[in-house]
Amino acid sequence: MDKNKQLLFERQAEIARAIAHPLRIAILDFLQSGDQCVCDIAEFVGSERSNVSRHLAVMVNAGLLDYRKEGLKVIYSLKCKCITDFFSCVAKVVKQQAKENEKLLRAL
Amino acid sequence: MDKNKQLLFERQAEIARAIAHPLRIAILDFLQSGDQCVCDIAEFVGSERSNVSRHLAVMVNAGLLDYRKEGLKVIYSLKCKCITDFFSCVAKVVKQQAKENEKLLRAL
DNA sequence: TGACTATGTGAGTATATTATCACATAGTTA
DNA sequence: TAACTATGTGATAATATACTCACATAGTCA
Repeated sequence: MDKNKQLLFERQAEIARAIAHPLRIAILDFLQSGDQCVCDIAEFVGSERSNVSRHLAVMVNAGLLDYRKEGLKVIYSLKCKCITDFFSCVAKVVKQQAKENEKLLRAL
Repeated sequence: MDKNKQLLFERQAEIARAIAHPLRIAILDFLQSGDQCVCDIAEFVGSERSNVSRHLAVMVNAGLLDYRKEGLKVIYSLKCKCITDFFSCVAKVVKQQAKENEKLLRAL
């Protein structure tokens, strides 16, 4: 396999990994409605601030989020609106499976 | 946070996790060009068959792949073409970062 | 039937990820 | 300056993931 492609795959995996956590997905979902500080994010997702802070760092490192300081607060924002593409893809998979499960249930 | 939403986020994370590995991304990329047996996939990605077999199982469980038996071989296929949506999202993030790095390099 | 091929799986080890607690830092405000 | 607030980070333990090897299974074909 192509060396360059391999590098690209690793980078893509890094981004996917940064998305692949329920809490982080909740955060991404929340941020689609507007920029937010750690405090509000933590309250929204119902987890410790220190934990949320770490999850935010993961997404910043992966290039998914931006942040800016405003006084005491640190405001996080989506760096790329294309995150919705990802969710639409995942939504399709989820829907497809829901249909299959429905069929299964009916067959019982 | 809504209990139903939380369930959805967990399901979404499961799907993202199933994508989030360089080898699995290589496999998804390969399968976009057509269905393939484990043997050929393993050769393409350059990894042990047993390992590839496990990675395939992960993606089948997440609902990303389908498989069918043909004689001795097991043929895997993409279950949802929408996987391209995901890659287009990731591509945008990667491009954006590449641009930023370029700027940084120029600034040196 | 017996040798062969493609695939899957158990066990073990190595590594990565996550959550939590305590504490450090930096900006704010009285 | 001192108390306060929002955030980030080190250390730890619990858990999940990945890879390898050996072996099991199932279909094929002479």
